[in-house]
Amino acid sequence: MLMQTAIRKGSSRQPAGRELQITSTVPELAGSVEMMGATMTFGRNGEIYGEGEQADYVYKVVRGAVRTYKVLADGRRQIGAFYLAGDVFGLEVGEEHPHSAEAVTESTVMVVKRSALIGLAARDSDVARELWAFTGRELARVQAHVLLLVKNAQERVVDFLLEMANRQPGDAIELPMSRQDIADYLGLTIETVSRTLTGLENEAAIALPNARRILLRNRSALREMNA
Amino acid sequence: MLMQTAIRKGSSRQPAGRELQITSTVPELAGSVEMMGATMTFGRNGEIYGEGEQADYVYKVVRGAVRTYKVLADGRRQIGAFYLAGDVFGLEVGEEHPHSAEAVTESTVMVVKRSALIGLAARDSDVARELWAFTGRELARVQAHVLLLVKNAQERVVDFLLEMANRQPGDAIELPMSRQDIADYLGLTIETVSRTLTGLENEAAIALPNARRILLRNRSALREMNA
DNA sequence: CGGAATATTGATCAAGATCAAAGCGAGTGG
DNA sequence: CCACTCGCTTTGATCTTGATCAATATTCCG
Repeated sequence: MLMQTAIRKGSSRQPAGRELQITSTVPELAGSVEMMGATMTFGRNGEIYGEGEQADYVYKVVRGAVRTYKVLADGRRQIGAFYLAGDVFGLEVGEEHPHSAEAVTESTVMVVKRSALIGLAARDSDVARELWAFTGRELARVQAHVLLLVKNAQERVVDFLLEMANRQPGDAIELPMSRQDIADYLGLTIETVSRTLTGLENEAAIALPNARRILLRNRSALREMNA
Repeated sequence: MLMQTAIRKGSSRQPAGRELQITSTVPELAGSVEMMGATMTFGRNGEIYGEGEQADYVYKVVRGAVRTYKVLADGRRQIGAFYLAGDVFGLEVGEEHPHSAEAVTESTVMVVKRSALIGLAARDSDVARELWAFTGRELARVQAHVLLLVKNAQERVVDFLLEMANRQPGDAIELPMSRQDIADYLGLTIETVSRTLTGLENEAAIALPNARRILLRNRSALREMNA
C-alpha cells in the first residue's frame, strides 16, 4: 500500500544550507523560561537534525516552517508535525531525537542547549513544570493526529485546513508546504489531497487562488463536514 | 512487584461495580516515586473515568486490563491504549482526562491523588523528572500508534500481536480484549481483524487455539511482514 | 439446554491508491 | 522578452484493499 513519498529523492537537496550566527536574545520556551540562544538559518529542505541523533539542542522557529518526520521501513515518509514561527520543537524527554527535522522553506531557528534547560529544571520547579507542560502539549497534539488518521480523506484534509487556519490570523492560509508534505502528514496521496481540495472548492467551501494559498470561504461548513 | 491483596469485590458485573477499599502499599509510579494508594476493583466494562472529567487521580493496574478511548463525532470509538498489570495510566499534565477509561476485564487498580504527586514534584526534582519521563513514554507510545495507523491491515495486526507479545513472557498471548477492541485500536473492522488472523494462521505464522489465545509460531516471519 | 454475545466466513461495494497524462508557474538562458 | 525546462499540481482511468452487508458458527453463561 505504497502511498506517501516512497523515496526521499535528493532532488533539490540543498546542502543543508546551515548558517550559524550567534545572537543574544531573550525568548521564552513556552511561557516562562528565559534563555539565551544562537540563531541558525537553514535553506529549503535543509536538515536540522536526524532521527536517532543526540537531542542536545532545543529549537524555536523564528521565521519559516519546519517539519518532523520518520521514514518507514518500506521507504514511505510520515510527517509528525509542522512547526511555524513561534513554535518550539526538538525538546525530547529522552537522549535522542525520535524524528528527523527539516526546514520546509528557508527558516531561521533559535537554538538552546537542552542541558541548560534540564539544569534549570533541577533547581527551579517552575521550569520543571514548564518542560512537563511542553511534552504534555506535544502529547495532546499527537493524540489529535491519531484521531485524524482514522477519518476519511475529506475529513483529514478539512482537519488540516482548520488546524492551519487556527495557527494564523484571518481566513487566508498561506501554505509553506507542498502537497506531498500535506499528503505525508495526513497519510494520503498527493492525488487524493489535490482532488479533495478541488472538491471543496467546487462546493464553495474554500477558494484556491493558487496552490500555496487557500481561502476559507465557509468555515462553519468546513467544521460540519469534519464530523 | 506490587503485592497487595485487595479484598475482592464480589464477582461484580457490568454496572461499573466500583468498590473502594483502602490499603496501604508502597508501589512506585514508574521507578522512584513512593506513594500510598487505595485499591479499587471494576467489573468488566466498568467505567474508571470519563473524558473531560477532572484528572484528580492517577492509576496503576494491579490485575486485569484497562482501555482508554474516545468516541468520535460520528459514534465510532477509537481506543488510545491498553494498560496491563503494572502499567500506570490516567496521569495527565492538564486538569482533565482527554480520554475515557474502562476495565476490559474485571480489574483491580491502585489509585493515588495527582495533587500528591505534583506536590512532591514541586519539592523534589527527581519526582518532577519522573512525571516528565512518564509523559515522555506516553508520547513515544502515541507516536508509535500514528506510525501503526498508516500501515496496511496485516501490518497493523502483526504490530499489535508483537506489541502484546512483548508485554507478556512466552510465545503465547492471552488476549483480555475482544476483536472489537482490537479493531477499534487498529482503526479496522472486526471482520478485517478476524480475516487477517485467519490468514496468518494459514501461513503458519500463528496458531489460534481459541479466539482469546494466540500463539506466535514464527516471530521472525511476523517481524518481517510488519515491514 | 437455550439464548445472547462474540467471532468467522462469504459476497459485494466503494474509497482511495496507483498508473498515466496534461497543465501550470517560476526561474534560466538565448 | 520569450521560449524552454523543471518541479509541482491537477485531472483522468483503472485497480485494490478493506468496508459493508449478510449469513453461519462458536462461546459463554444463566
